[in-house]
This record gives sequence, C-alpha cells and structure tokens, in this order.
Amino acid sequence: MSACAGRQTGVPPTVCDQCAARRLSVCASLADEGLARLAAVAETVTLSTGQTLVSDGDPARYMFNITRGSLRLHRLLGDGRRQIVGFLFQGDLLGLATRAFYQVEAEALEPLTACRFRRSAYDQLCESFPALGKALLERACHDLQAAQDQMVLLGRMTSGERFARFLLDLQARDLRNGGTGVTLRLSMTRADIADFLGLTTETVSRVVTRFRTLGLIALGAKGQITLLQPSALADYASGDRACS
Amino acid sequence: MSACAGRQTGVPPTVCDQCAARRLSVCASLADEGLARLAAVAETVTLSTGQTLVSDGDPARYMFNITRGSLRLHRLLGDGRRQIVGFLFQGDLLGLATRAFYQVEAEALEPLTACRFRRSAYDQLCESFPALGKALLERACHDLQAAQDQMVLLGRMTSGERFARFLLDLQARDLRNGGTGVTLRLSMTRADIADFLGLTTETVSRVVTRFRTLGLIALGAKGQITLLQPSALADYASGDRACS
DNA sequence: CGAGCAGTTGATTTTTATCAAGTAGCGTGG
DNA sequence: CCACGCTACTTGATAAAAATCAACTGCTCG
Repeated sequence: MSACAGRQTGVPPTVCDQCAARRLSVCASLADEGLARLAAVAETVTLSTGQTLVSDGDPARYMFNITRGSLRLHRLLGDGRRQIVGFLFQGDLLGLATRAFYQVEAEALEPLTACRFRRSAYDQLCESFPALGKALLERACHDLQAAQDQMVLLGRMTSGERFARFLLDLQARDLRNGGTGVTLRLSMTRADIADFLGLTTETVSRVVTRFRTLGLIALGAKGQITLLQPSALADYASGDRACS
Repeated sequence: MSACAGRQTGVPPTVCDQCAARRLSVCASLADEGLARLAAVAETVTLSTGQTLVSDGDPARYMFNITRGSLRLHRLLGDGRRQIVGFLFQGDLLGLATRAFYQVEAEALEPLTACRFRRSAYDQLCESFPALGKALLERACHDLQAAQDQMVLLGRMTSGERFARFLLDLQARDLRNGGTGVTLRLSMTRADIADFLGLTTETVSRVVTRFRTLGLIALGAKGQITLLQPSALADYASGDRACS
C-alpha cells in the first residue's frame, strides 16, 4: 500500500483481518464502535528475523499490535554500545506511549506479524471515546513503572539477581498468557539478554551455568529453559540471599 | 484541613493562592475554566529537608506541583540498596503518571513547598477537557523517554560518562528555567548522586576530583558547581572520547 | 562439507566497590 | 564565642565483580 512508501524497510502491509479480533481482546472493555473504525484502517505487516519495524528518529506515525513473534527495543550509543530497553511479545503494543518520533530501534527476534494502524486515527478515536485515552495512559504508566524497575535492576543488582529477575519476568508473562510458567522459550540470544541486563554475553553465560549447576534451571533445545526452583530464583532476584 | 487526616507525615495543608498562578503557567494552554476549578481544591504543603511527601505503596490520591525546593524519587531493595529514579525541581509535577498506588518514595532534598490537589478532581477534569488528558499523556511519554535514557546510562556508561550526563541534564534544566547554565546549585548529596547514577559516593567523589583536575568543572560553596568546559563534558557524556 | 554464529569456558585485566582514615564545614550547646 | 559532634566529602589501599581477551564446541544453514 502507498501508506508504506515512506518506510525503507520494505515491509509489505496488507489489510488485516484476524488481527482486529486480537486487538478486541486487548481493549475488550472499550466501545465497539471505536474498535470497528480502528479495524477498518488496520493493516498486517510481517518481518523476518532481524528486520527493523521502527527506527530511532522516525516520525511516529503508526502503532503496532504484535500478533505473532517477538521483538526487542533498543538504543545505541555512538560507539556501538547497545542497551535494550524492552522486549515485546504476542499481544503487546508498540508506539502507544511515544512522542512525535520513535526513540528506539525495534527489531524482530523471530518471524513477526504485527497489526499496524495510524496513530492519528487512534488519537481521533480518543476524542470520541475517553475510555480509550484512559487505557492508553494506564499503559504508559505501566511502562513507566517497568522502566523504573529496570533502573533498580541496572543500577543496583548483581548479575545473578538480574538474570533471576529476567527469568521471573518471563515466567510472569507466560502465566499471564495462559502458560504453565515452567518451561519457557527464549526467543532472544545471550547477547540480547546481556544488552538488556547491562552485562556481557560471557557474564550471562556464566550465570546460566551457575544456575544450572545449582539445579535452579535446565536448558532444552531451541532456547527452551525450565525453571526448576522458581522460589529459589525469587530469593536470588530479591537480593535476600547471598549470590555465591 | 481534614482532607489531610489520612496522611501520617503530618503535613499541614492550607488553601493555596500563589500556587494556582504557578500551575497556570505549567498548563498555560488549557481551558481556564478547568484550571479555576482545579485551583479551588488546591492546597499548599510544606516539608523540611528529609521529610517524605509520598511513600512507596501509598494510595495515589494526590498530585503535586513543586513550587519551591527539590526532592528525590527512589526505590529501595530489601537489604537497603537504593536507586533514585529521578529528581524533581521547581515547576515539576509529581503523581501524574502513576497508577493506583505510588511506586516510589519522594523525599525533600531541601525545604519544599508544593501545591497539592486530588487526582480524582484532575481525572474528572480530563473528562471535560480532553486537552488536559493529552497533556498528561505527553508528560508520561516524556518521563518514559527519560527513564529509557537512564537505562542506557545505568546499563552501558562508565562513571565519567554518567556524571557528565548528569551535569549536562542539570544544565539543560537550568537553561529551560531561564538560568545561564554555567553555575549550578546541587541540592543533593554525593550519596544521592551515586544512588541516581548507580555508583558509590566514593566513585562519584573521584569523578568530581578528576573533572576538577581536568579543568572541566569548579566547585564553590553550598553545592555550587561551575561548568567550565560544557563541550568537553558533552564529549565525555556521549562516550566519543576515552575517559582517562 | 565448511563457514559462521551462538554459546561456553578459562585466564587476565579493568573498573568499581569496599574498607579505612582523615579533613572540612556546620549547627548545637556550653 | 568556642568546643564538640555530626555529617558530607575526599583520598588511599585493597578486594570483588564483571569486562575483556582468547580459545574452543556444537549447530545451522548455505
């Protein structure tokens, strides 16, 4: 579609059907009329691993609802140092709590499908449906809280505490999505985890080994990781226990 | 006033006159009628150094506009480790982008005056004046961006880079408030700076000494600090220069 | 089959934290 | 007014944590 002409990533958008239904579940409490109007302007975008959905500095024209796959949000320093500020998974929204320009790079960790619609359409809908604006603010506050949690992690936690917290966050997400929270699939590499936790890949790898040796976790194929002792992980994450 | 009965910090609120005018300047673009209504329910609170304005876990009933002084927002880990997630100064707002409960401790760095009003009143006003809700969201997005900047700092920057960025942020604020951006007053201690930058007081002190030796800054009385070479500080902060 | 990447592990270095000691400034009370 | 004690800050010596450098394994995908 021509709406896509401005983007250089070559993402081919098409009108999105099933994603409208998914978004309904995200904003279930909102007025149907508003959603129907939103669905009318929604398109599907698909990305393969490593492709960029939005770039730092791009005008923030679109919002995205991740319908399949996962992606990382990161910022870069001039010399290449990277800090991942978040991971997004199925059901998450991107571009809601943003100003006129995106401030992050968003890259697919695996083949990705997202539902895209214009922020201007959303903004207009907020005028008519105040509840939509409230939901938006609520989400921004949630993100802000998560960011502050991450500040505590990056500023004051040891490598073991950071990784334990990371695993428990993934578990919480899995439980929220109806999973068992026991065996998780890591769609990101060690380097991604390191850049999220403010560590190096080697340090992450060593913590993995330590946790495995202690019987806290077990690794499977394709990034599968099993939490054998979630309560012990919670002890690590809260810093209540010495991290030997 | 009886509205204050629920708080245990013993802050004596009184009806606020001059703060209504100050808030007008904060939200100058908004409908006068809404502001007038808001001013009608505003109260002034005063705190002395070290006193707590809001506590982690308190129900977020109030919003505050800082009319004089400064405060720190921090979180604590179980064993006493502390991460300051932000400093607030004259003109800043507290409690806007928050959910049902405060997630931080807010403590005065110096004698503080703030204008307080109920969030419920603000929420109601947002219904009538959509522009107010938009300003609120805009601010939340701004805070989120600042939080992501801080994540990069905490996760990937050296002590010198962190302190340089800290100084430049203070300078930017001073410039925004009409100052010259040359000589700043630090209302926080080295320990506060350390807990904000994810360092220790000793490390902060060493960086200060290093910057002083290099002729980048000069210290005066009462926490005065002069930026002698802002451009060199900018080099440090961006990580473009080796931080020897 | 081979190149390349993700991951692990080891040796060493660097950075920052920790421990320790001392100085300077400030407010309080004699 | 000065002595005292407290706190903020600085500086030095040492330790610990994580980064860096390096080598190797195993896998995946051309």
